Amino acid sequence: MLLKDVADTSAAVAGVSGRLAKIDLLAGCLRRSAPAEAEVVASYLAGELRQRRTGLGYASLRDLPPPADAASLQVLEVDAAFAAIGELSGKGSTAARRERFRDLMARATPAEQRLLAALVSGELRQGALDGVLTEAVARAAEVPAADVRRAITVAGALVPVAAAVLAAGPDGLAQFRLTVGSPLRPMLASPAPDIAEALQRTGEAAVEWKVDGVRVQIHRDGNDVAVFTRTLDDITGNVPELAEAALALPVRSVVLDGETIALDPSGRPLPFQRTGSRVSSRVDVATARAKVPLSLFVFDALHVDGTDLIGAPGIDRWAALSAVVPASARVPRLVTVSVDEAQAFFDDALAHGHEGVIVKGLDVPYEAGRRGAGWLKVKPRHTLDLAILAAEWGHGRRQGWLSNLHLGARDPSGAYGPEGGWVMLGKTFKGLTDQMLTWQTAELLSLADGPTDGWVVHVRPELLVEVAFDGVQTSPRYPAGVALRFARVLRHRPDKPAAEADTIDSVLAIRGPVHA
DNA sequence: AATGTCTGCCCC
DNA sequence: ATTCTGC
DNA sequence: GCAGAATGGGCAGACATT
Repeated sequence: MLLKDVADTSAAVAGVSGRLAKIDLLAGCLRRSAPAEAEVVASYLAGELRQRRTGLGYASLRDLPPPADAASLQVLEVDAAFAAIGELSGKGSTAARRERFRDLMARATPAEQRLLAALVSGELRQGALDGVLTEAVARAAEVPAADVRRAITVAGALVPVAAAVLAAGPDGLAQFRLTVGSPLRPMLASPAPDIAEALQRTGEAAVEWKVDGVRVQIHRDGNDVAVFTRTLDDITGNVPELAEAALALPVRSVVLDGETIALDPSGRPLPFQRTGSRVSSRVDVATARAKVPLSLFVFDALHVDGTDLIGAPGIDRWAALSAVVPASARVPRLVTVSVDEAQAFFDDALAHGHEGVIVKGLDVPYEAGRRGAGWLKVKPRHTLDLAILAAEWGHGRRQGWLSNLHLGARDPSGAYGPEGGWVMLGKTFKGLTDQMLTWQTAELLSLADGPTDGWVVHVRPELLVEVAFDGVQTSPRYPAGVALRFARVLRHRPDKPAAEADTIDSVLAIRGPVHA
Protein backbone atom coordinates (compact mmCIF):
# COMPACT_ATOMS: atom_id res chain seq x y z
CA MET A 1 0.00 0.00 0.00
CA LEU A 2 1.17 3.48 -0.80
CA LEU A 3 1.65 5.96 2.04
CA LYS A 4 -0.50 8.23 -0.11
CA ASP A 5 -3.57 6.13 0.69
CA VAL A 6 -3.02 6.60 4.44
CA ALA A 7 -2.29 10.31 4.04
CA ASP A 8 -5.41 10.84 1.91
CA THR A 9 -7.52 8.88 4.38
CA SER A 10 -6.24 10.92 7.29
CA ALA A 11 -6.94 14.18 5.48
CA ALA A 12 -10.43 12.99 4.59
CA VAL A 13 -11.07 11.94 8.20
CA ALA A 14 -9.99 15.37 9.37
CA GLY A 15 -12.35 16.91 6.83
CA VAL A 16 -15.57 15.29 8.07
CA SER A 17 -17.05 15.94 11.49
CA GLY A 18 -19.28 12.93 12.03
CA ARG A 19 -17.96 10.01 13.99
CA LEU A 20 -19.63 7.48 11.72
CA ALA A 21 -18.20 9.10 8.61
CA LYS A 22 -14.72 8.99 10.13
CA ILE A 23 -15.19 5.30 10.97
CA ASP A 24 -16.23 4.57 7.38
CA LEU A 25 -13.14 6.20 5.94
CA LEU A 26 -10.76 4.55 8.40
CA ALA A 27 -12.32 1.10 7.94
CA GLY A 28 -11.99 1.44 4.17
CA CYS A 29 -8.28 2.17 4.45
CA LEU A 30 -7.71 -0.71 6.87
CA ARG A 31 -9.52 -3.08 4.49
CA ARG A 32 -7.33 -2.02 1.58
CA SER A 33 -4.14 -2.82 3.49
CA ALA A 34 -2.44 -6.18 2.98
CA PRO A 35 -2.08 -8.37 6.10
CA ALA A 36 1.63 -7.58 6.40
CA GLU A 37 0.86 -3.87 6.25
CA ALA A 38 -2.05 -3.78 8.69
CA GLU A 39 0.07 -3.07 11.73
CA VAL A 40 1.81 -0.09 10.14
CA VAL A 41 -1.39 1.28 8.64
CA ALA A 42 -3.28 0.97 11.93
CA SER A 43 -0.41 2.71 13.74
CA TYR A 44 -0.33 5.62 11.35
CA LEU A 45 -4.09 6.05 11.37
CA ALA A 46 -3.91 6.13 15.18
CA GLY A 47 -1.30 8.88 14.93
CA GLU A 48 1.69 6.86 16.08
CA LEU A 49 4.85 5.55 14.54
CA ARG A 50 5.38 1.88 15.22
CA GLN A 51 8.75 2.68 16.80
CA ARG A 52 8.55 3.86 20.38
CA ARG A 53 11.70 5.95 20.10
CA THR A 54 13.07 7.41 16.91
CA GLY A 55 15.04 10.32 18.36
CA LEU A 56 13.07 12.54 16.00
CA GLY A 57 10.69 15.18 17.26
CA TYR A 58 9.47 18.68 16.82
CA ALA A 59 12.93 20.09 16.15
CA SER A 60 13.54 17.62 13.31
CA LEU A 61 10.78 19.29 11.32
CA ARG A 62 12.70 22.48 10.61
CA ASP A 63 14.33 22.97 7.20
CA LEU A 64 12.48 20.24 5.34
CA PRO A 65 13.24 19.52 1.69
CA PRO A 66 10.73 20.39 -1.04
CA PRO A 67 8.09 17.68 -1.53
CA ALA A 68 8.00 15.16 -4.36
CA ASP A 69 5.56 15.49 -7.26
CA ALA A 70 4.41 11.90 -7.41
CA ALA A 71 3.56 9.42 -4.69
CA SER A 72 5.99 6.52 -4.54
CA LEU A 73 6.49 5.66 -0.87
CA GLN A 74 5.21 2.29 0.31
CA VAL A 75 4.05 2.11 3.94
CA LEU A 76 6.44 -0.77 4.67
CA GLU A 77 9.48 1.10 3.42
CA VAL A 78 8.52 4.12 5.50
CA ASP A 79 8.26 1.89 8.55
CA ALA A 80 11.66 0.40 7.75
CA ALA A 81 13.15 3.87 7.40
CA PHE A 82 11.92 4.92 10.83
CA ALA A 83 13.21 1.68 12.31
CA ALA A 84 16.66 2.38 10.86
CA ILE A 85 16.59 5.94 12.14
CA GLY A 86 15.64 4.73 15.60
CA GLU A 87 18.61 2.43 15.76
CA LEU A 88 21.16 5.19 15.24
CA SER A 89 23.03 6.26 18.34
CA GLY A 90 26.30 7.75 19.52
CA LYS A 91 28.34 10.60 18.21
CA GLY A 92 26.99 12.10 15.00
CA SER A 93 23.71 10.28 15.32
CA THR A 94 21.61 13.41 15.53
CA ALA A 95 22.88 14.66 12.18
CA ALA A 96 22.56 11.19 10.65
CA ARG A 97 18.96 10.95 11.83
CA ARG A 98 18.07 14.32 10.41
CA GLU A 99 19.69 13.44 7.12
CA ARG A 100 17.84 10.15 6.75
CA PHE A 101 14.60 11.81 7.71
CA ARG A 102 15.20 14.53 5.13
CA ASP A 103 15.78 11.86 2.48
CA LEU A 104 12.46 10.29 3.39
CA MET A 105 10.64 13.63 3.33
CA ALA A 106 12.17 14.49 -0.05
CA ARG A 107 10.37 11.48 -1.50
CA ALA A 108 7.02 12.43 0.05
CA THR A 109 4.26 14.44 -1.59
CA PRO A 110 2.85 17.46 0.30
CA ALA A 111 0.04 15.39 1.80
CA GLU A 112 2.49 12.66 2.80
CA GLN A 113 4.85 15.20 4.32
CA ARG A 114 2.02 16.51 6.46
CA LEU A 115 1.25 13.00 7.68
CA LEU A 116 4.89 12.15 8.42
CA ALA A 117 5.40 15.44 10.26
CA ALA A 118 2.31 14.78 12.36
CA LEU A 119 3.52 11.27 13.20
CA VAL A 120 6.99 12.49 14.17
CA SER A 121 5.68 15.28 16.36
CA GLY A 122 2.86 13.16 17.76
CA GLU A 123 0.25 15.68 16.71
CA LEU A 124 -2.03 14.03 14.21
CA ARG A 125 -5.22 16.04 14.54
CA GLN A 126 -7.94 14.31 12.57
CA GLY A 127 -10.64 14.02 15.24
CA ALA A 128 -10.01 10.32 15.51
CA LEU A 129 -7.37 8.43 17.43
CA ASP A 130 -7.58 5.16 19.36
CA GLY A 131 -11.23 5.41 20.25
CA VAL A 132 -12.63 5.97 16.78
CA LEU A 133 -10.04 3.71 15.18
CA THR A 134 -11.14 0.88 17.45
CA GLU A 135 -14.61 1.13 15.94
CA ALA A 136 -13.11 1.23 12.48
CA VAL A 137 -11.06 -1.91 13.12
CA ALA A 138 -14.21 -3.68 14.28
CA ARG A 139 -16.05 -2.54 11.16
CA ALA A 140 -13.24 -3.58 8.82
CA ALA A 141 -12.87 -7.00 10.46
CA GLU A 142 -16.63 -7.47 10.84
CA VAL A 143 -16.51 -8.26 14.53
CA PRO A 144 -18.37 -6.55 17.41
CA ALA A 145 -16.63 -3.39 18.62
CA ALA A 146 -17.03 -4.49 22.24
CA ASP A 147 -14.90 -7.57 21.52
CA VAL A 148 -12.17 -5.46 19.96
CA ARG A 149 -12.28 -3.04 22.89
CA ARG A 150 -11.95 -5.87 25.39
CA ALA A 151 -8.95 -7.26 23.58
CA ILE A 152 -7.29 -3.83 23.48
CA THR A 153 -7.69 -3.23 27.19
CA VAL A 154 -5.90 -6.45 28.10
CA ALA A 155 -3.36 -6.14 25.29
CA GLY A 156 -2.58 -2.60 26.43
CA ALA A 157 -2.38 -1.43 22.83
CA LEU A 158 -4.60 -1.17 19.77
CA VAL A 159 -2.10 -1.97 17.05
CA PRO A 160 -1.40 -5.66 17.74
CA VAL A 161 -5.11 -6.29 18.20
CA ALA A 162 -5.91 -4.55 14.93
CA ALA A 163 -3.34 -6.63 13.08
CA ALA A 164 -4.60 -9.88 14.59
CA VAL A 165 -8.28 -9.29 14.02
CA LEU A 166 -7.79 -7.99 10.48
CA ALA A 167 -5.75 -11.07 9.64
CA ALA A 168 -7.83 -13.73 11.35
CA GLY A 169 -11.22 -12.21 12.20
CA PRO A 170 -12.88 -13.13 15.50
CA ASP A 171 -10.41 -15.98 16.05
CA GLY A 172 -7.61 -13.44 16.11
CA LEU A 173 -9.02 -11.98 19.30
CA ALA A 174 -8.83 -15.17 21.31
CA GLN A 175 -5.15 -14.76 22.11
CA PHE A 176 -5.78 -11.52 24.00
CA ARG A 177 -6.43 -12.42 27.60
CA LEU A 178 -5.08 -10.95 30.79
CA THR A 179 -1.55 -12.31 30.91
CA VAL A 180 0.63 -11.96 33.95
CA GLY A 181 3.72 -10.13 32.76
CA SER A 182 1.93 -8.21 30.05
CA PRO A 183 0.58 -4.80 31.13
CA LEU A 184 -2.98 -3.60 30.66
CA ARG A 185 -4.27 -0.06 30.57
CA PRO A 186 -4.91 1.25 34.06
CA MET A 187 -8.34 2.44 35.14
CA LEU A 188 -8.50 6.21 35.72
CA ALA A 189 -10.63 8.39 37.97
CA SER A 190 -12.90 11.30 37.04
CA PRO A 191 -12.75 14.58 38.96
CA ALA A 192 -15.38 15.49 41.53
CA PRO A 193 -15.66 18.90 43.24
CA ASP A 194 -16.02 17.70 46.82
CA ILE A 195 -16.68 14.75 49.09
CA ALA A 196 -20.44 15.21 49.31
CA GLU A 197 -20.87 15.30 45.55
CA ALA A 198 -18.62 12.28 45.06
CA LEU A 199 -20.42 10.19 47.64
CA GLN A 200 -23.78 11.17 46.25
CA ARG A 201 -22.74 9.84 42.88
CA THR A 202 -21.30 6.54 44.11
CA GLY A 203 -23.52 5.67 47.04
CA GLU A 204 -21.72 3.61 49.66
CA ALA A 205 -18.08 3.83 48.75
CA ALA A 206 -14.53 2.93 49.52
CA VAL A 207 -12.62 6.14 50.21
CA GLU A 208 -8.86 5.86 49.71
CA TRP A 209 -5.94 8.23 50.16
CA LYS A 210 -4.85 9.80 46.88
CA VAL A 211 -1.10 9.46 47.11
CA ASP A 212 0.89 11.93 44.99
CA GLY A 213 3.38 9.57 43.46
CA VAL A 214 3.77 7.54 40.28
CA ARG A 215 1.19 4.95 39.24
CA VAL A 216 2.62 1.44 39.10
CA GLN A 217 1.24 -1.86 37.82
CA ILE A 218 3.19 -4.73 39.29
CA HIS A 219 3.17 -8.21 37.73
CA ARG A 220 4.63 -11.26 39.41
CA ASP A 221 4.70 -14.70 37.87
CA GLY A 222 6.70 -17.07 40.07
CA ASN A 223 10.08 -15.42 40.44
CA ASP A 224 9.60 -13.03 37.55
CA VAL A 225 8.50 -9.48 38.34
CA ALA A 226 7.78 -6.54 36.06
CA VAL A 227 6.71 -3.01 36.98
CA PHE A 228 4.90 -0.76 34.50
CA THR A 229 3.92 2.92 34.53
CA ARG A 230 0.57 4.40 33.57
CA THR A 231 1.66 4.48 29.92
CA LEU A 232 2.83 0.87 30.22
CA ASP A 233 6.51 1.74 30.19
CA ASP A 234 8.58 -0.99 31.82
CA ILE A 235 10.44 0.57 34.77
CA THR A 236 11.33 -2.65 36.57
CA GLY A 237 15.01 -1.80 36.59
CA ASN A 238 14.42 1.62 38.13
CA VAL A 239 12.45 0.42 41.14
CA PRO A 240 14.09 -2.70 42.64
CA GLU A 241 12.41 -2.20 46.01
CA LEU A 242 9.00 -2.67 44.39
CA ALA A 243 10.12 -5.89 42.75
CA GLU A 244 11.41 -7.10 46.10
CA ALA A 245 8.12 -6.23 47.75
CA ALA A 246 6.24 -8.25 45.14
CA LEU A 247 8.55 -11.24 45.55
CA ALA A 248 7.97 -11.20 49.30
CA LEU A 249 4.22 -11.74 48.91
CA PRO A 250 2.76 -15.18 49.70
CA VAL A 251 1.55 -15.79 46.13
CA ARG A 252 2.69 -17.50 42.96
CA SER A 253 1.22 -14.99 40.55
CA VAL A 254 -0.36 -11.60 41.00
CA VAL A 255 -1.13 -8.34 39.18
CA LEU A 256 -1.33 -5.30 41.45
CA ASP A 257 -2.23 -1.66 40.86
CA GLY A 258 -0.94 1.08 43.12
CA GLU A 259 1.14 4.15 43.64
CA THR A 260 4.79 4.48 44.55
CA ILE A 261 6.07 7.54 46.37
CA ALA A 262 9.16 8.85 48.13
CA LEU A 263 8.53 9.60 51.83
CA ASP A 264 10.73 11.45 54.28
CA PRO A 265 12.04 9.56 57.34
CA SER A 266 8.97 10.53 59.32
CA GLY A 267 6.69 9.08 56.65
CA ARG A 268 5.49 12.33 55.12
CA PRO A 269 5.42 12.62 51.33
CA LEU A 270 8.30 14.40 49.66
CA PRO A 271 7.39 16.84 46.87
CA PHE A 272 6.26 15.00 43.75
CA GLN A 273 9.35 16.19 41.92
CA ARG A 274 11.49 14.01 44.19
CA THR A 275 9.42 10.92 43.45
CA GLY A 276 9.38 11.67 39.75
CA SER A 277 13.11 12.17 39.67
CA ARG A 278 13.75 8.92 41.50
CA VAL A 279 11.38 6.83 39.37
CA SER A 280 12.89 8.06 36.12
CA SER A 281 16.51 7.58 37.19
CA ARG A 282 17.98 4.52 35.53
CA VAL A 283 21.74 4.97 35.39
CA ASP A 284 22.82 4.59 39.01
CA VAL A 285 19.77 3.04 40.63
CA ALA A 286 21.58 1.79 43.75
CA THR A 287 22.71 5.29 44.73
CA ALA A 288 19.34 6.79 43.88
CA ARG A 289 17.62 4.15 45.97
CA ALA A 290 19.86 4.76 48.95
CA LYS A 291 19.15 8.49 48.84
CA VAL A 292 15.44 8.35 48.02
CA PRO A 293 13.80 5.03 48.81
CA LEU A 294 10.35 4.37 47.41
CA SER A 295 7.29 3.27 49.34
CA LEU A 296 4.37 1.34 47.89
CA PHE A 297 0.65 1.93 48.34
CA VAL A 298 -1.32 -0.85 46.61
CA PHE A 299 -5.01 -0.25 45.98
CA ASP A 300 -6.14 -2.97 43.58
CA ALA A 301 -5.56 -6.57 42.56
CA LEU A 302 -6.40 -7.62 39.00
CA HIS A 303 -5.19 -11.18 39.23
CA VAL A 304 -4.25 -13.49 42.09
CA ASP A 305 -2.93 -17.03 41.66
CA GLY A 306 -4.76 -17.95 38.48
CA THR A 307 -7.93 -15.97 39.12
CA ASP A 308 -8.69 -12.89 37.00
CA LEU A 309 -10.44 -10.25 39.05
CA ILE A 310 -10.99 -7.50 36.47
CA GLY A 311 -14.72 -8.12 36.21
CA ALA A 312 -15.20 -8.59 39.95
CA PRO A 313 -16.72 -5.84 42.13
CA GLY A 314 -14.20 -3.53 43.73
CA ILE A 315 -15.01 -4.75 47.19
CA ASP A 316 -14.20 -8.33 46.23
CA ARG A 317 -10.93 -7.28 44.60
CA TRP A 318 -9.97 -5.49 47.82
CA ALA A 319 -10.69 -8.66 49.79
CA ALA A 320 -8.46 -10.66 47.46
CA LEU A 321 -5.81 -7.97 47.73
CA SER A 322 -5.93 -7.91 51.51
CA ALA A 323 -5.39 -11.66 51.61
CA VAL A 324 -1.98 -11.34 49.96
CA VAL A 325 -0.68 -7.80 50.53
CA PRO A 326 0.17 -6.72 54.09
CA ALA A 327 -1.58 -3.68 55.50
CA SER A 328 1.73 -1.79 55.47
CA ALA A 329 1.73 -1.82 51.67
CA ARG A 330 -1.98 -1.14 51.21
CA VAL A 331 -3.42 2.33 50.77
CA PRO A 332 -5.40 3.58 53.80
CA ARG A 333 -9.07 3.05 53.08
CA LEU A 334 -12.47 3.57 54.63
CA VAL A 335 -15.81 2.10 53.54
CA THR A 336 -18.70 4.38 54.40
CA VAL A 337 -21.99 5.94 53.36
CA SER A 338 -21.47 8.88 55.68
CA VAL A 339 -20.40 12.19 54.18
CA ASP A 340 -19.09 13.29 57.58
CA GLU A 341 -16.96 10.19 57.99
CA ALA A 342 -15.65 10.49 54.45
CA GLN A 343 -14.91 14.18 54.97
CA ALA A 344 -12.97 13.41 58.16
CA PHE A 345 -10.99 10.77 56.28
CA PHE A 346 -10.24 13.31 53.52
CA ASP A 347 -9.09 15.87 56.11
CA ASP A 348 -6.86 13.25 57.69
CA ALA A 349 -5.32 12.36 54.32
CA LEU A 350 -4.42 16.04 53.84
CA ALA A 351 -3.11 16.29 57.39
CA HIS A 352 -0.74 13.46 56.50
CA GLY A 353 0.49 15.47 53.52
CA HIS A 354 -1.36 13.57 50.78
CA GLU A 355 -3.17 14.89 47.74
CA GLY A 356 -6.77 14.05 48.54
CA VAL A 357 -8.89 10.93 48.16
CA ILE A 358 -10.37 8.64 45.55
CA VAL A 359 -14.00 7.67 46.12
CA LYS A 360 -14.86 4.28 44.61
CA GLY A 361 -18.27 2.67 44.24
CA LEU A 362 -18.19 -0.75 45.89
CA ASP A 363 -19.55 -2.71 42.93
CA VAL A 364 -17.41 -1.08 40.27
CA PRO A 365 -15.43 -3.53 38.12
CA TYR A 366 -11.90 -2.68 36.98
CA GLU A 367 -12.63 -0.72 33.81
CA ALA A 368 -9.19 -1.00 32.27
CA GLY A 369 -8.28 1.90 30.03
CA ARG A 370 -11.35 3.94 30.98
CA ARG A 371 -11.81 7.08 32.98
CA GLY A 372 -14.92 5.70 34.54
CA ALA A 373 -17.55 7.39 36.68
CA GLY A 374 -17.04 4.64 39.23
CA TRP A 375 -13.83 6.19 40.59
CA LEU A 376 -13.92 9.85 41.58
CA LYS A 377 -10.96 11.92 42.68
CA VAL A 378 -11.37 14.75 45.17
CA LYS A 379 -8.58 17.23 45.77
CA PRO A 380 -8.52 20.60 47.53
CA ARG A 381 -8.24 23.64 45.31
CA HIS A 382 -6.45 26.96 45.78
CA THR A 383 -7.38 30.16 43.98
CA LEU A 384 -5.60 33.46 43.33
CA ASP A 385 -6.31 36.61 41.36
CA LEU A 386 -3.32 37.08 39.06
CA ALA A 387 -2.45 39.49 36.27
CA ILE A 388 -2.12 38.48 32.64
CA LEU A 389 1.40 39.55 31.62
CA ALA A 390 1.28 38.19 28.07
CA ALA A 391 -0.64 35.75 25.88
CA GLU A 392 0.26 33.34 23.09
CA TRP A 393 -1.68 32.82 19.87
CA GLY A 394 -3.48 29.46 19.85
CA HIS A 395 -3.24 26.63 17.33
CA GLY A 396 -5.74 24.14 15.85
CA ARG A 397 -9.23 24.87 17.06
CA ARG A 398 -7.85 27.85 18.98
CA GLN A 399 -6.33 29.48 15.91
CA GLY A 400 -7.05 33.20 15.85
CA TRP A 401 -7.53 33.41 19.61
CA LEU A 402 -5.07 34.54 22.22
CA SER A 403 -5.04 31.37 24.27
CA ASN A 404 -2.10 30.57 26.54
CA LEU A 405 -1.82 33.14 29.31
CA HIS A 406 1.32 34.19 31.18
CA LEU A 407 0.34 34.69 34.82
CA GLY A 408 1.99 36.98 37.33
CA ALA A 409 1.69 37.84 41.00
CA ARG A 410 2.22 41.35 42.33
CA ASP A 411 5.62 42.09 43.83
CA PRO A 412 4.99 45.22 45.89
CA SER A 413 8.37 45.22 47.62
CA GLY A 414 10.35 44.53 44.48
CA ALA A 415 11.86 41.31 45.82
CA TYR A 416 12.24 39.88 42.29
CA GLY A 417 12.47 43.00 40.15
CA PRO A 418 11.28 46.59 40.16
CA GLU A 419 9.18 47.65 43.11
CA GLY A 420 5.49 47.22 42.35
CA GLY A 421 6.34 44.90 39.46
CA TRP A 422 5.13 41.42 38.57
CA VAL A 423 6.55 37.92 39.05
CA MET A 424 5.64 35.27 36.51
CA LEU A 425 4.33 32.01 38.01
CA GLY A 426 3.63 29.98 34.89
CA LYS A 427 1.16 29.75 32.03
CA THR A 428 -2.29 28.34 31.51
CA PHE A 429 -4.76 27.77 28.68
CA LYS A 430 -7.21 25.66 30.66
CA GLY A 431 -10.69 26.57 31.74
CA LEU A 432 -11.34 28.99 28.88
CA THR A 433 -14.58 28.59 26.94
CA ASP A 434 -14.86 29.76 23.33
CA GLN A 435 -16.76 32.78 24.59
CA MET A 436 -14.02 33.66 27.08
CA LEU A 437 -11.38 33.22 24.38
CA THR A 438 -13.21 35.61 22.11
CA TRP A 439 -13.62 38.18 24.86
CA GLN A 440 -10.05 37.99 26.14
CA THR A 441 -8.55 38.17 22.65
CA ALA A 442 -10.19 41.54 22.02
CA GLU A 443 -9.44 42.75 25.52
CA LEU A 444 -5.79 41.74 25.46
CA LEU A 445 -5.19 43.23 22.03
CA SER A 446 -6.39 46.55 23.44
CA LEU A 447 -3.85 46.18 26.25
CA ALA A 448 -1.02 45.14 23.90
CA ASP A 449 2.34 46.56 24.78
CA GLY A 450 4.36 45.83 21.64
CA PRO A 451 3.78 43.87 18.41
CA THR A 452 0.73 41.60 18.16
CA ASP A 453 1.81 39.56 15.15
CA GLY A 454 4.45 37.43 16.86
CA TRP A 455 4.00 34.27 18.89
CA VAL A 456 3.77 36.05 22.23
CA VAL A 457 1.76 39.23 22.72
CA HIS A 458 2.93 41.22 25.73
CA VAL A 459 0.27 43.28 27.44
CA ARG A 460 0.06 45.95 30.10
CA PRO A 461 -0.59 43.99 33.33
CA GLU A 462 -4.05 45.41 33.91
CA LEU A 463 -6.42 42.48 33.43
CA LEU A 464 -6.75 39.98 36.29
CA VAL A 465 -7.94 36.38 36.13
CA GLU A 466 -9.08 34.17 38.96
CA VAL A 467 -6.93 31.07 38.68
CA ALA A 468 -7.42 27.70 40.39
CA PHE A 469 -4.44 25.41 41.01
CA ASP A 470 -3.45 22.35 43.02
CA GLY A 471 -0.30 23.61 44.67
CA VAL A 472 2.95 25.52 44.40
CA GLN A 473 6.04 23.68 43.21
CA THR A 474 9.67 24.72 43.10
CA SER A 475 10.72 25.90 39.69
CA PRO A 476 14.10 26.19 38.03
CA ARG A 477 12.78 28.57 35.41
CA TYR A 478 10.56 31.21 37.02
CA PRO A 479 12.04 34.20 38.87
CA ALA A 480 10.66 33.51 42.34
CA GLY A 481 11.73 29.86 42.09
CA VAL A 482 8.13 28.67 42.19
CA ALA A 483 5.42 27.76 39.68
CA LEU A 484 1.74 26.86 40.00
CA ARG A 485 0.78 23.22 39.53
CA PHE A 486 -2.17 22.55 37.19
CA ALA A 487 -3.27 26.18 36.92
CA ARG A 488 -6.62 26.83 35.19
CA VAL A 489 -8.72 29.94 34.68
CA LEU A 490 -12.00 30.21 36.56
CA ARG A 491 -13.05 33.67 35.32
CA HIS A 492 -11.78 37.03 34.19
CA ARG A 493 -11.79 39.81 36.77
CA PRO A 494 -12.28 43.05 34.78
CA ASP A 495 -14.02 44.36 37.90
CA LYS A 496 -10.88 44.15 40.03
CA PRO A 497 -8.02 46.67 39.81
CA ALA A 498 -4.57 45.27 39.14
CA ALA A 499 -3.28 46.95 42.30
CA GLU A 500 -5.38 44.44 44.26
CA ALA A 501 -3.94 41.32 42.63
CA ASP A 502 -2.54 38.65 44.94
CA THR A 503 1.10 39.05 45.89
CA ILE A 504 4.08 36.76 45.55
CA ASP A 505 4.20 36.52 49.35
CA SER A 506 0.74 34.99 49.45
CA VAL A 507 1.85 32.45 46.85
CA LEU A 508 4.96 31.50 48.79
CA ALA A 509 2.82 31.10 51.91
CA ILE A 510 0.81 28.35 50.21
CA ARG A 511 3.90 26.31 49.55
CA GLY A 512 4.04 24.61 52.95
CA PRO A 513 1.11 22.26 53.54
CA VAL A 514 0.02 21.34 50.04
CA HIS A 515 3.32 21.45 48.23
CA ALA A 516 3.84 20.09 44.74
C1' DA B 1 34.48 20.35 31.28
C1' DA B 2 30.57 23.05 31.28
C1' DT B 3 26.47 24.42 29.18
C1' DG B 4 22.67 24.07 25.87
C1' DT B 5 19.12 21.57 23.02
C1' DC B 6 16.12 18.01 22.37
C1' DT B 7 13.34 14.00 23.37
C1' DG B 8 10.26 11.17 26.04
C1' DC B 9 3.60 6.33 23.17
C1' DC B 10 8.07 10.76 30.24
C1' DC B 11 5.89 11.63 34.91
C1' DC B 12 2.20 14.43 37.04
C1' DA C 1 -2.15 16.51 34.39
C1' DT C 2 -7.34 19.82 33.56
C1' DT C 3 -10.82 21.61 30.92
C1' DC C 4 -14.07 22.42 27.09
C1' DT C 5 -16.59 20.80 22.99
C1' DG C 6 -18.82 17.92 19.49
C1' DC C 7 -20.82 13.62 18.83
C1' DG D 1 -20.59 9.94 28.80
C1' DC D 2 -16.85 9.43 25.81
C1' DA D 3 -13.10 10.84 22.89
C1' DG D 4 -10.33 14.29 21.20
C1' DA D 5 -7.88 18.60 21.36
C1' DA D 6 -5.11 22.11 23.46
C1' DT D 7 -1.67 22.90 26.13
C1' DG D 8 0.90 23.33 31.48
C1' DG D 9 5.79 22.26 34.86
C1' DG D 10 9.75 19.39 35.67
C1' DC D 11 12.82 15.56 35.34
C1' DA D 12 16.73 12.30 33.34
C1' DG D 13 19.55 11.21 29.72
C1' DA D 14 21.67 11.52 25.05
C1' DC D 15 24.02 14.24 22.19
C1' DA D 16 25.84 18.82 20.39
C1' DT D 17 28.29 23.00 21.06
C1' DT D 18 31.37 26.11 23.22
